[in-house]
Amino acid sequence: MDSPLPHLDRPFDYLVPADAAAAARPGTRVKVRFAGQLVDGFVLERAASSEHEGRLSYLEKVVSPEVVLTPAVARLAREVADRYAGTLSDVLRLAIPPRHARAEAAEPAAAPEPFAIPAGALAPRPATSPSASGSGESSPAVRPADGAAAAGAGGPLREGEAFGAGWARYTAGAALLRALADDRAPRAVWTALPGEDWPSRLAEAAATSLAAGRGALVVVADARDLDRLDAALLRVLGGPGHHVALSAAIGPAERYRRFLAVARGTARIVIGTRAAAFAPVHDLGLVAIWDDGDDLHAEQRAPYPHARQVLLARAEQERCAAIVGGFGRTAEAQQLVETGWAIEVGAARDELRRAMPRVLTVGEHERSRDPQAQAARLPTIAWRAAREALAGGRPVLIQVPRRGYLPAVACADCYTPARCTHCSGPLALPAADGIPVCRWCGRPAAGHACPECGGRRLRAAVVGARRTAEELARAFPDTTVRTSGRDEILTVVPHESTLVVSTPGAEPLAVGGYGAVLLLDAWAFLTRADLRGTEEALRRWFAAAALARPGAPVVVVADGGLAAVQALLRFDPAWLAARELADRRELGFPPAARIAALTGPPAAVAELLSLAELPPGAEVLGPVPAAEGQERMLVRTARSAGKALALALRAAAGARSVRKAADPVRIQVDPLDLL
DNA sequence: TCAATCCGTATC
DNA sequence: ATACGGATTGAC
Repeated sequence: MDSPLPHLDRPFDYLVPADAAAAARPGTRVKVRFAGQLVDGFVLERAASSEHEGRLSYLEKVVSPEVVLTPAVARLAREVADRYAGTLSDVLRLAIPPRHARAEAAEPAAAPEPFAIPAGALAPRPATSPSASGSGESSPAVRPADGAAAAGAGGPLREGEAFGAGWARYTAGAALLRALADDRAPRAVWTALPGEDWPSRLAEAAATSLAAGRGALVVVADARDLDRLDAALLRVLGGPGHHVALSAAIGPAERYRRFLAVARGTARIVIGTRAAAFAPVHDLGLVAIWDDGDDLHAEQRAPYPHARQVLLARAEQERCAAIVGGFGRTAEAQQLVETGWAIEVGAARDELRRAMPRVLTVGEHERSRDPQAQAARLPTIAWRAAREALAGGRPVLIQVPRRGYLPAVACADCYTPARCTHCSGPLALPAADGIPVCRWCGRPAAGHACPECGGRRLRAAVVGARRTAEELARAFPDTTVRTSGRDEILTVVPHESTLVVSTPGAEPLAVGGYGAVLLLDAWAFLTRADLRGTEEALRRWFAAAALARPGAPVVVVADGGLAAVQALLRFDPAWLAARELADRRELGFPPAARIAALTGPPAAVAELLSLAELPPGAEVLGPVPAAEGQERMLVRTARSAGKALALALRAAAGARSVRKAADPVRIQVDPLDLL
């Protein structure tokens, strides 16, 4: 039943009138009378009898005979609600788009021709066939290093390359496809090679699942990635009909139309942004997520589930394959590897050497003596790398942080993050020339002096893409300078002598790869206030560096001793992820521990906590001031107690709602913006 | 002793 | 939300 009230978050029994007996199938939308009101709901189950003591009402009406909530999705939504201390109805609002009657009435699309993989495309089945992971919850079905990896050709892939050849460049890559083809539910954390045409790889994985008679579901972070994946699927599948793309951007009618094609089983492959993780794909064989470190994968509406977690829960429940892929690697993905839940699919070392760009670091203070380089605020090495690439007729990518992107303030001289002397919280500059203020305790820090160098000046804002472009235009007078950012995102730039200034995530592809990539103002990423700063910096650098042609210089303007810079130099995201996960274990942060953030008026948060029967060992931290009149408390438990923590918090929220407590408390489990 | 009111609880 | 029952309170 569709009620957001936590204490009503359970099924209710109704009688089915004879004339609705056929239409009221499990998964259909219905209207029922509840406490006198007409409310919406879904049929979860049909039964011959009821446990309910009192008198049952009849359901009022079957809104539509379409089955929009499959048993698999109902079970998934229940688990997601339980994990995130939310209600089933909140999750179903994310999972099922609003009905659009006209879309239901329209003629359904014809089922496409069956899809088959080109003969001989897959590596032969290994002699010792690994057993299916049907029952073994933690035994990955793919064995690494089956020898096929070395067979792949080096360098970026060309269009029209043989199906599956791209995967052969990875350890266990060919075995992964083979296991998909054999319906053995493999689970992989995939670290893509620089320059990888990842949409084609994921399209091949999905197509392999389809050829094995199973559906597939791939989630990406934004519309641009979705477009690329859509194009790759069209190419690999040889036409439309097998797949649909689901995203909020397509409008309610079209969104529901495509959703119906999935719910009816016409489209067996779904690609989409985060809400698509709940799509009712028939007989799901594969779930995949690309770039799981992107913030956009975290849902913004209660109960704030993360697409990665939704898909992993699905992989367990529906016993299907899973791929967590990216150029970087999150601590969460690393945990999947370290616990043995998934295997690593990464580049063989010599494949990586062939594909990787040449990474150079240069310290921030190392200023150029060349007046033109100085005008562009570029160290000599960076300036020279750009000039040489341009002279060779190749585009150069310059990544700069987004304007206004700077949660933390740093020393203008040595870039040490400025911290509050009282509570060590990060300082902020409310006005351009104002007095810095602590973001945690609110104390002003009038006489701030850097603990490292004694400097008194603070650096607050990064130079935006536009001004960087202007400065570069002066330093390279005869070169075209183009920008790609929030307002105007370029998709692809031609193979010609051009400077491309881009903010993270907006980097255009370059035909043939960039001749050089410069990562400027790297300090701004690394001083980010939350615990994912390092991981995030590397994720963005990898995304940009991956667009360089093999062997091309990638210059990062940052101290070479930093862990993130080290990882970039070695092009080894797994190394950084392992370090990061170890740190989080030490500090008791997710994903090593589980943390719930409770935000609301102080009295409401205190009431919720007093009502909650927290699992043993739970640690309560805070309060920390949040928005106007609000504060935030954190509750930390061991990962194993995470479920108990979420259930306790939901029960407490239920106890509050039943008392009609006015002030709501926001409950977020493992939020991205901790600290 | 009865009615008005408050509070907690269930809502199929 | 809203309706209901049981307990509580206040006036005759």
